[in-house]
Amino acid sequence: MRKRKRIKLEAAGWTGGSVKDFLGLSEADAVLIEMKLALSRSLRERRKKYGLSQVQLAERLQSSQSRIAKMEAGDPSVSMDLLVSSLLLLGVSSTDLAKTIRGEGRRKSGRAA
Amino acid sequence: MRKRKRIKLEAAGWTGGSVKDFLGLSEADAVLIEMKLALSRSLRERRKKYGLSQVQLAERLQSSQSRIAKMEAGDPSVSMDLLVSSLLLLGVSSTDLAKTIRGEGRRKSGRAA
DNA sequence: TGACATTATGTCAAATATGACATACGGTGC
DNA sequence: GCACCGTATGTCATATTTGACATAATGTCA
Repeated sequence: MRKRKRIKLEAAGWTGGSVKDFLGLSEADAVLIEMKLALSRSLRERRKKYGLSQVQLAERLQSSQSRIAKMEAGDPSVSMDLLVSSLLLLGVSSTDLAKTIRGEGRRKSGRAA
Repeated sequence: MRKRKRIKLEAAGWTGGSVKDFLGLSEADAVLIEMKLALSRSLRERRKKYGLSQVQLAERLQSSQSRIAKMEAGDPSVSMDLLVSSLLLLGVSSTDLAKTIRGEGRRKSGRAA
């Protein structure tokens, strides 16, 4: 995207703080990155919920273990399209996807999607 | 994506019917496409709301008029990343994005985001 | 009708994403 | 220790996406 801020996002486990406002990230970039990270977490949760290994999930999605790992790690080389379609193939509803993307407001119990 | 169904989506103006179930689309592919179309519509609405031409919007997003046109037309060559980041740059909140993506349930008044 | 603005469509080089592969890292059981 | 499983990381050829450009189509206003 635009300037393509290729930040090494081992940001995987952000507590509650936002990614923006300590790097020269525009608000839009920051929000997009946070959305992707939320999707990443969601993917890992789903996979574990189903008791699948990355290899097994890769087969199911016709992808590769390394790509699954990168998806879950929030690697900048993974597109939102890939994250979303993977989650959809895992049976996540668009409603739950929306909750994940919405970010911020964690509802009742547990993380969405 | 996967098989990459490169359907010419002049689907731009879908009434209420879903894109799936008349082509050999998997449920996941169908949902993804519908999400993208919803984002497309949202982009056009936002642009018009601000009284911008495609050229003006292109400048604002550092893109080109043709790409804006393709985005709004639901052209298969545009990624979800591009749609989402464009909307974010237009000031759409992730909450509204979520509403757009959620699809189906049109809330109170007017289309979301 | 003729300008003129706006939007659509096609193409292309450069940028980016993807799956596959190798290989390294971390844990567990023996 | 070794062997095994799961995950991480790096690289690469191929595929897709992107901005830019040309050009066509559509509107609008005299």
